Amino acid sequence: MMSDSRVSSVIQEWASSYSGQAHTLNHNTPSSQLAQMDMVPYSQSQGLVRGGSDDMMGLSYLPYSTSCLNNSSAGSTNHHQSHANTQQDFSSFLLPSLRTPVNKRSISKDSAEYRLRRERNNVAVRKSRDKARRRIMLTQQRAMQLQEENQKLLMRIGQLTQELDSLKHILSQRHIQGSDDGAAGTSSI
Amino acid sequence: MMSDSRVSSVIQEWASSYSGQAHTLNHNTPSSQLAQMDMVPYSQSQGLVRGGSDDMMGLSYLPYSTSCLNNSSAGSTNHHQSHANTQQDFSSFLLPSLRTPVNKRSISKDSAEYRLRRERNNVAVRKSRDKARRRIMLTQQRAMQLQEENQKLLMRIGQLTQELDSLKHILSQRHIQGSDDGAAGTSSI
DNA sequence: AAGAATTGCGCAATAC
DNA sequence: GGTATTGCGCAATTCT
Repeated sequence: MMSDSRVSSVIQEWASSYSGQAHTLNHNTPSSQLAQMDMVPYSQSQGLVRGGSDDMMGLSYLPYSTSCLNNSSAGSTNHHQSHANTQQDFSSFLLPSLRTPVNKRSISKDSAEYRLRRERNNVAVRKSRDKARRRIMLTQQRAMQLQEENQKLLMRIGQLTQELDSLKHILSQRHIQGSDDGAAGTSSI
Repeated sequence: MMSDSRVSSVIQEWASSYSGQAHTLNHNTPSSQLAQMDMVPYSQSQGLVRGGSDDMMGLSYLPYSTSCLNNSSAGSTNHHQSHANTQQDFSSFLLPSLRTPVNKRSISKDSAEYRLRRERNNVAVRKSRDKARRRIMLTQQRAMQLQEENQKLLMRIGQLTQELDSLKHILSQRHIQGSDDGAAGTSSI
């Protein structure tokens, strides 16, 4: 039904998408069974380093105001400073450490250097997300092809088993013919 | 090495993550081989409806100002209206149709109804992304388990083939013993 | 130390 | 009307 060359080609492309830059395996990989060629890029490193407060179950999309200090404190919320948000800015007195917005040389919005960095990061973000999209699609295709291959292998196993049974049966017959010299070997008694 | 119950359980979970809401198959699915249980949720519907100008190759992360009317026209760029971006706002005279920002009852930022809608959408976004994360991880696990299963099946095929060869050899020996009555049956000429 | 990559989040457009 | 999906920009963090 399908040429094997295309299958192996896509699988190779999938593999290369994971070991491509050789910097995906030493990320975190805290999972025990995802250590060989998968990288778990999503919610694992985040869950341990960053937010990670209520992301362990299906509770991460709660209104987010119920979890803990959410808006504009530790997270990267309200970066539209002139948006007249209904929530105030607690970043000036919550968590005295890890503070950056007020100091840090007053990052000087609308400076050329800031815009340059922003634009560079935007390009990097697009690139990274494109890569992630490609990787996801390759993984999906790989899973489908592996399933097809599994089906074929199972059918092959069925064939071989049947053939083996036939030969075993024939051999047992011959064994009866060959060893029993005309006597009543198996049926009587 | 691994109990089969866990494998099938994760595979079932994976399958349910795709057919969960039964609204994933009629998205677009323009690919021919991804029609059975995959959904291709990423870059396909977007590529046809939205930007989709240079996303067909590895060119989608170019500075994005080189493609075509990009900033603040058709895409959803600069929504920080008071950010002093270096790019101007062409949305008032480009593409006269599909226009919304200037009219549409002047959406009235900082209104309670706007904030309500925004917060609801934020919840939906978090939920959707969480779902996507789960689906991606399940697909990865599924691929790995399918590969393990493939290895086992291949080994089983090797066993069966070897066994079959043995039996065939034995049978050929017996055939020579049984049918050839001392004559030169097969080897000469 | 500095740039690139990754990632959570919010916004807006759009799909459903 | 509402939720769901998704590209994009921002900021924080991590990686190189």
